[in-house]
Amino acid sequence: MLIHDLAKQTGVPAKTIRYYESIKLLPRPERAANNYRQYAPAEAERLRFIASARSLGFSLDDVAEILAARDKGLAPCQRVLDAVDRRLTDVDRRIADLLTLRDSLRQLRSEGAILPRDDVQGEHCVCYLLKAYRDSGHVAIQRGELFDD
Amino acid sequence: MLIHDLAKQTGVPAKTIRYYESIKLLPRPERAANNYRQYAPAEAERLRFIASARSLGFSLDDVAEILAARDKGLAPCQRVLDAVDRRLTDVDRRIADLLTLRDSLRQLRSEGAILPRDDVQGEHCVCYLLKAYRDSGHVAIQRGELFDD
DNA sequence: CTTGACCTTCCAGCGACTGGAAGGTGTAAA
DNA sequence: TTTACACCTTCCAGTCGCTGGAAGGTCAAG
Repeated sequence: MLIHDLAKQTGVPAKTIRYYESIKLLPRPERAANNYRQYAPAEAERLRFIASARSLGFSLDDVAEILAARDKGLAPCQRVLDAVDRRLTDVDRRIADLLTLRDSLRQLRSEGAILPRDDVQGEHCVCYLLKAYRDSGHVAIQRGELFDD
Repeated sequence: MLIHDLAKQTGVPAKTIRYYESIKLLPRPERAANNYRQYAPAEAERLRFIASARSLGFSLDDVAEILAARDKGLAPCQRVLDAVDRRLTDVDRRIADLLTLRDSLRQLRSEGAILPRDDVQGEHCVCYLLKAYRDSGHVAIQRGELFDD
């Protein structure tokens, strides 16, 4: 099985498969005489595991840790469950943040919609609302807490 | 006003202020005899505008475009309103994605909680549930749509 | 013989910072 | 006076998870 076939089977781009190999998430596969990578069907399983963990939002570091444990013959189940719990806490917080953010944006839009469009320097401009938004007592958002994930 | 004072006033780290200057979001300030940056109070306003836009999730490119318009004397209000609308659409989708994700994670946890912790190779392991999660008919998540913002 | 679709490696770039090195400056206390 | 400390400066590298592209090799079909 060539890399493109594995890509088709798993939905993971060939480029990404090579990348996973480069960071040692995937073992180096056999090579054919022409230096092409040759995959056994078993490789697809590991890759699918990675892909599903990624689609649940786990970092490659999380995945690496879990796979490393499994490669050593240890059962990573408790680790996985812990990671799931951490991830859930994280997702809950992100949802709450985004809901707050949505409220702010909606308010900004409704207030801005009734204001003139060409008042560059005046106070009746959505730009100044944007400025006001910050000055008002909204919940401060920690750097990075909103924009990762 | 030195860079650290401006940082304290606005809540934006000094390092980030220098970075904004380097990408021309902020103009190069006056320098004192010792080459230290000297800021006028008016600079704080621009920086606060940037910070509030960032906290609403706008990209620095968005901010740059809006500020460039304002610097040219054009009223950026319509631009801002359009950006707010785009952002709202985006946030709505992210919220929906995260809610779906939360459901998946919760189901995974509840199914995993009743399974043995040390069954490395067996089928009754949360790892295999993770594998199964992907195989089951869950909604495919586009690359990048979940993890930016 | 050429086209086109694969494959290989390696390097650069994305966004928005952040950390750290290496060095200069300013003030206050021991 | 020295020394400590807290600032300031510039520049380079790293973060995360890919992704694009260059430059070149391989293989089958027309």
